[in-house]
Amino acid sequence: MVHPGRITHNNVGTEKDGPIVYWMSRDQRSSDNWALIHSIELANQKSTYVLVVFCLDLSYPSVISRSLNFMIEGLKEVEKNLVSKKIPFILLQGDPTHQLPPFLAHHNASTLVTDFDPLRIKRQWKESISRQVTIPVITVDAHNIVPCQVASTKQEFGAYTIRPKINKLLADYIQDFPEIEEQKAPEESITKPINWPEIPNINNCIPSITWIKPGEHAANIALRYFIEHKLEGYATKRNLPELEWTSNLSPYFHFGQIAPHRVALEIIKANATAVDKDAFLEEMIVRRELSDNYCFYNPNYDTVEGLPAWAKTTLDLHRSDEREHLYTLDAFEHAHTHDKLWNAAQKEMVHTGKMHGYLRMYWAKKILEWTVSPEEAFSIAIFLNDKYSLDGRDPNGYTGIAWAIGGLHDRAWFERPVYGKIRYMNSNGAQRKFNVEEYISKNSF
DNA sequence: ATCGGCTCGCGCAA
DNA sequence: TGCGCGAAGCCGAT
Repeated sequence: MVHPGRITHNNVGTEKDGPIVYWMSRDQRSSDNWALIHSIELANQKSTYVLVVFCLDLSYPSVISRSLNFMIEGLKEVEKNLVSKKIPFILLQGDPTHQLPPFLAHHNASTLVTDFDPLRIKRQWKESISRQVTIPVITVDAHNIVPCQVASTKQEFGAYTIRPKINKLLADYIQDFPEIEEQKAPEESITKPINWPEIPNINNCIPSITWIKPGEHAANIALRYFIEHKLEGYATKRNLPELEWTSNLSPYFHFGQIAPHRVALEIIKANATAVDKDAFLEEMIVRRELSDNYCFYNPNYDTVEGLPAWAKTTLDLHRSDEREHLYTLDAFEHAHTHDKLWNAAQKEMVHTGKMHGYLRMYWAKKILEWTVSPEEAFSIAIFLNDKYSLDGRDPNGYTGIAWAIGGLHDRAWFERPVYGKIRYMNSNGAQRKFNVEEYISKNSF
């Protein structure tokens, strides 16, 4: 049974006689999905069936072909897997707030179930739809192991304040997933295969990506590969960007093609030292869930406005400091700065759709250093990350940028020009920590 | 190579 | 009210 703590009732509604509709949004997978599992539970209770719907909005902010292809290829697999379980899967196209209410009415839907997402647009969609319908609307947190609103009821100050709260509840929530059994949807509800839209290649200057395959199956292969080859030694080697000793699971997490919950279960079972497992689980659970906490409880998660007071004050005091270098968005985007390491990080992102964690910090902090204002730095960093990273438009990205540029979840440090008391980083630090030359040559596209 | 200082504020102990 | 310590560092002294 799905833990009741995962479930939030968005409105008081009256059930109708039709199917339970699961509006799949953030968690785009057929297995290990608490929102789908709960939908099936509800359907069984009411002797009806589950209908899964995905709403594809091609006008979604900063949609690009790179991310869209990754998502749609994953959804094609979801379609195949759901249909094999006799669960109908339907694709709607357009703004969900316009598409879903008539769809629910047409099917005489009993209840609308959806997955949890802390981002603004998703919450606006859900609120608008809840206002338009009279049936119950239910949110299931299928993305976090300890549900966001259970882990904490407020914005947390740092990893150290949320960590004990999550750890205390982890044992309650980290249960095994049930297998999904074949369902008994009426024959006519299993419609003909979806005619997936061709994605217009509007950004054909963006290199396509071949090193990572989309979808649930590929995600599980990537997980197996990580456990077998890179978990041992992860605690130290993850910090050496030239080794590429990372899990590469982030795009799958972003599109919900694998559940962090599943990954945690497999890592715990894996044969590796506690130090390595703990290092990975700390990142995947505590820091990832801290990102959801920030975006959920701070409506200004993607601007300077959301930053802690001390950080805004110190950035303000240094507004008119002289900048040694100033670059436009165009110069950043084309990796035309004086700094080879920065350019390499930018090229890594443009050409591969990812950037190593250490360099994400360095990259964002230098944008702060080389732009006229923290506001501009924030918007450039978010724009580039959302455009090029396969895991862009994710709470992790917004929170990471707020950490680097705005001291979020961090402490004040020695005061210096432009940064004020925001933690400073420079390439000397990188030189001390890893093989900078090798990283640069690996990313000299 | 290693250590302490830099600096702010939360959360807990007292 | 005091105190320990924190999402990833830097720098200079030893």
